[in-house]
Amino acid sequence: MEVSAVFEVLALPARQAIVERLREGPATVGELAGALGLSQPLASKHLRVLRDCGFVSVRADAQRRWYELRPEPLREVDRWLEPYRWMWEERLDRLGDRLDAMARHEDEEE
Amino acid sequence: MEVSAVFEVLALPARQAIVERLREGPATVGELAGALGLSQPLASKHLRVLRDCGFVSVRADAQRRWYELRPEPLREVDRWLEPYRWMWEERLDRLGDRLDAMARHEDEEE
DNA sequence: ATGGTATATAACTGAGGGGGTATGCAATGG
DNA sequence: CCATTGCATACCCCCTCAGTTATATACCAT
Repeated sequence: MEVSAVFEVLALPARQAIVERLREGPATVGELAGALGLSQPLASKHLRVLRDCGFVSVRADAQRRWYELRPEPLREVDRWLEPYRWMWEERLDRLGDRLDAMARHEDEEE
Repeated sequence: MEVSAVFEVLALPARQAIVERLREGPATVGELAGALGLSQPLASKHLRVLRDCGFVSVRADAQRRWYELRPEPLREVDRWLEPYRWMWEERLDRLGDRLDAMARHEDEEE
């Protein structure tokens, strides 16, 4: 799974909200739609995208569909982030490398 | 800065590639366009978006514009990810909380 | 059977944005 | 000065995709 696809999924606030809501535990389509102010078809469509990207798994219970968050896509983001962490994490080694970077950061943004 | 805006920026492979390229150090528009196979106007447009989101800062040097990667937006992603890390990080505490989650994960995806 | 509930999907529409081409503009080097 | 380089922006087209409405399907209750 391409990490840019993961970013694309999270780029929409609605889908991001679904992911955040599912952190509390599994939920049905109706619950998600109600909690987030989405129409039922729209919630289903977003969940379809999330499902295709591995963000959620589904479990059938009568007519209900219980959606549950899965770790893998977010873990991919975490891995993708790894080579950038030196930029903000304080570490005693590599300190020298950061000094000139800090010097360049003296002029702030617009 | 909204984190979904950060995700939206990274959703495009071209912009993600620019970010990855800038990890090696500052670069000019022409260098980025050449290295990534983008037209110059397109590179400028993407860099404009990256700039508006705080991903990069610019430094003028004659006609050249040196773009440099800034940590803040990626750091925001890192922070956003924090409450999800328990899902894949192995920790001796909280182990009990994860057992039922593992049990639910026994049925695999499609 | 029948009506109601829960969800998925199809068809449609509108807007946003990526990408191209053309142009403007500043700074440089003869 | 004048041509060139480096970059930004304006304008345009087109395609994708979010969101709506309507419908199909499956399951439950009585």
